[in-house]
Amino acid sequence: MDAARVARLIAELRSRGARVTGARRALLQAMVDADGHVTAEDIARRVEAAHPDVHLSTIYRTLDALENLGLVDHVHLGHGRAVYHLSDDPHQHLVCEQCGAVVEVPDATFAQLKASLLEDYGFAIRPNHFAVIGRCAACTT
Amino acid sequence: MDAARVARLIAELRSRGARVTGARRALLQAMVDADGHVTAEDIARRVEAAHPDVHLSTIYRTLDALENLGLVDHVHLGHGRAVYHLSDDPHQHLVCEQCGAVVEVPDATFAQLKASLLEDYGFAIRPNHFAVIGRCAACTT
DNA sequence: CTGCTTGCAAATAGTTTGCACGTTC
DNA sequence: GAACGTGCAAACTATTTGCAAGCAG
Repeated sequence: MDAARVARLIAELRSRGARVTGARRALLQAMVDADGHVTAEDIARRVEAAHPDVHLSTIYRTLDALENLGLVDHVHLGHGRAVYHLSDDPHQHLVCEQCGAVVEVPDATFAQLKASLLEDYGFAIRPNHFAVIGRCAACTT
Repeated sequence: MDAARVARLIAELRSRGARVTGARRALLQAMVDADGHVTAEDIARRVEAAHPDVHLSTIYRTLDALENLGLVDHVHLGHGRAVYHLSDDPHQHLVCEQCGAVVEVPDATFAQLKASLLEDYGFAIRPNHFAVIGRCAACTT
């Protein structure tokens, strides 16, 4: 489903001069299907279904390429793991340090923080590029 | 300098039933001297000066122990690197994705965000346990 | 055909762990 | 002297890279 979104991403790739390969199609399809934050390994697992011979390193390299083109963003959730998502769906991540749950919240929630950091420190935070650590509702005893 | 702060930390250690060793004294002294965020390796380098035979794994284990006692916090700055700081000086970290500079800002800046996340999502963010990624003033072209 | 992409294997970076020995309380 | 801490080496996890072969444009 949502073949149109995949097609749009592919078209974007091509128009930027990047090559459209089976692996890249499969990866973008996988990300659209996942519709949210996924680790490189999650993606690899999904891609493998349709394209069994795509190597993990290709996933990383492709994600890197897509990120340079601005199609993908990645976020470090702490303890080494990073998650990736398509950049046309901006949101922030709240990570529960207890149960590991990840909650997505709209970018707007951070608008005020963004404004005050810019004003007070000249620091321009990059939306959806960092995770906020804490305790989710279920784990707040 | 600030031997008092070190002494207080040592006393805290002892009163919690943890053992006070040369390595731990040296590590706490190093963190007080550093006065801010430091990586495990930064600490190791400082500790080595006074105590050449302290192993890196001891640094990690000690930091872990101190963290469980609530004396130390650590923050992931992305790309695998974590920084540690004494928890009696709460602050947040802004990391410039361009030049790698780390800016420390007072916790209070995040008070409003904290309140709204708690209200809207029941999510209790943990102060000074995550880094905010963006561009610092110097790198904002 | 030209060079971006990929598969594979091996290398890295940061951190963790098993085990035997040493030290603190 | 019992439990906790430490040194060392080896394991681990996530990610990156060199190289030769493959495929897109």
